[in-house]
Amino acid sequence: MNIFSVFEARVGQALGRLAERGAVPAGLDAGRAVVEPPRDPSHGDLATNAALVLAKDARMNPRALADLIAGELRADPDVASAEVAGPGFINLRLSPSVYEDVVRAVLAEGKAFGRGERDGGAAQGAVNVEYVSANPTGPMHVGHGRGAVFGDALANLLAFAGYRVAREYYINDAGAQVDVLARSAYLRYREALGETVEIPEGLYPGDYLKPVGHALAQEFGHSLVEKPEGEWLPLVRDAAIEAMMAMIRDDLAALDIRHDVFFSERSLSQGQTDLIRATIEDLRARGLVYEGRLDPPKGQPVEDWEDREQTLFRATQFGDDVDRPLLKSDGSYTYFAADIAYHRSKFERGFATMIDVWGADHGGYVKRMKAAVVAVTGGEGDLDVKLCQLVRLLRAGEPVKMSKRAGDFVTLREVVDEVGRDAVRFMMLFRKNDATLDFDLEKVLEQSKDNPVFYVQYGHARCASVFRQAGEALPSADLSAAGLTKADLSLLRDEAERDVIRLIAQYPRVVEGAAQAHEPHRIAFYLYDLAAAFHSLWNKGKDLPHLRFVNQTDRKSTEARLALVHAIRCVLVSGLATLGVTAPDEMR
RNA sequence: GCACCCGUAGCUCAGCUGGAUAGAGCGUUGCCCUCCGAAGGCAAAGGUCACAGGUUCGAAUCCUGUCGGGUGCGCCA
Repeated sequence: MNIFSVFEARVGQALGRLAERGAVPAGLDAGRAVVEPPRDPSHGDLATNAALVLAKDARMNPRALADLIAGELRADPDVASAEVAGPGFINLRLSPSVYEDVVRAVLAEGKAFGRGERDGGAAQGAVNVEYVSANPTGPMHVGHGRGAVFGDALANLLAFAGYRVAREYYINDAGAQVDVLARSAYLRYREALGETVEIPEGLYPGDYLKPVGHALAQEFGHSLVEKPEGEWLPLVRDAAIEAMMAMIRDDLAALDIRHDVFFSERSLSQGQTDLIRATIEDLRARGLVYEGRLDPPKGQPVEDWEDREQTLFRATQFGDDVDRPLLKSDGSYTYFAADIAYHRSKFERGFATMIDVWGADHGGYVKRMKAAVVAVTGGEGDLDVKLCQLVRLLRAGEPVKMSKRAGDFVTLREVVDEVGRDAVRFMMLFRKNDATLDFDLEKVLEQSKDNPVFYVQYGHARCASVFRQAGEALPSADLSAAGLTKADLSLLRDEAERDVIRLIAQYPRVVEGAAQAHEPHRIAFYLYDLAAAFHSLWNKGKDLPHLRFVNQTDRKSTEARLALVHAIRCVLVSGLATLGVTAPDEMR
């Protein structure tokens, strides 16, 4: 139940009736009007800008139109009052039964309250969310973690909002970097055989390759030592990539992140059909690929710039700044060429809507990728790229010092092990993706109001605590959702109680908006607000005994309040589940 | 030089895709509680939404320019 959608529909009906009577022109597009909570709660429960938005089309004064619509709405039994304010807003006050209906709807729907329903789904097409896609050359670091949590929560959110979602990881297992990985692993292999090795500049020095070296020694003995690089490299590379991906999967599992598809870059140009070549030829046939020259970049001079003719994609035709090369000077494909084929594959697998989650350092890549998606899907596909900004690790306000030694950085795993999954996930989402994030290892463990993770989880624990006490105080009562449905909810009359119900009623709309905007952080902020309202209500009961949730002398209002607490709990559980954060019953 | 992101209270940040008197936490100040229903509660002060133009009934939000911060800039991924 979404009261905003409900009343948007009623505004539309009101306009329809007015049009029938000839009071307003027929055919006004009521879909443009929005029903939302008023900025100032004293204005009422709901506000609509219908008259402001439609005045021009109706060729009417906004206030006059608002008066007409308000008149219609007053006839609605759910509307206690409808008043025109300001330039032409209509403020609605709802009759108390609507609040009761909201609470009852949550009791009936439980965790499903707020779930989106999209017209059967089939025609909708599915959404592909590609996230993490960290190179398989080492463990994940904290920056990767932000993209990973963001993508995972976004996928959860879209699924909850009613989209069909696929979670995908693009493995960059082609190109020079995995050869570098292979050479690094090969040295560790020789080290495992007893040699003393020095990892030269340019290779990966991290200790995490030592186990790979040992495994290779186990498997191959000394047999690779005598062979030329051309023979051992593919073997070592495949083993190393597999080991790195196992490690990355493990890091992700520690955050409860799982993907549906791991898509290998190498697979694009392997096997019978070379999808990259096919994509390039397809584009060439449509005049979007040509042989030409590029100007050197204007900024820092490129030392070894070689002016040569190369194979270029006409990205400028789709809004990019320059055309982009598809082949390197050695004739192999560029990363971009592979990425075009990859996104084409997504489209052909049925995903018209694609979301890529990248690190902010890839910002310069967005335009060309969007251009490519338009080109390769004939304008049918839509790509949204979400860039996650940097994470600054702090400890008690001081930046965590990163060692200068190459290969030694703070891994995601270290952070998760230190502060736990919930803190990492919540804090990564308690900020817009395009704002840099300060992550304080001490603050996220604080058990106080200043720590949003604690504050929200504590909200849930407090709900559970109320029910524990109620169970003791009223052993014979039926405190299940079904039992509480029978409570007399008209007893929830206090403004503080209404405030909470109003917030609960907003949840479905928040989910809808957050999903549409691809902004999971809105859920985190919403939960913070809801927890704050609940804590505030709890505190009121401290001073005013008649507002206490459990009151042995007043069983009826106790039941009504427990119904409310149950509803709060359902929404907290639902929102936290979307973020991938647990909802504990107690904070110990 | 160019592109993209950011600029909102002393600090850290929200602001629901253009709505009404711009919000929250921290910090500051002043009261209250020192209780047990679980880690305090209430209130106040604090703003030229970087700046200058423009679009319209209406702009923190959209457009242009300027300033300041960040990221990146053939054949790396």
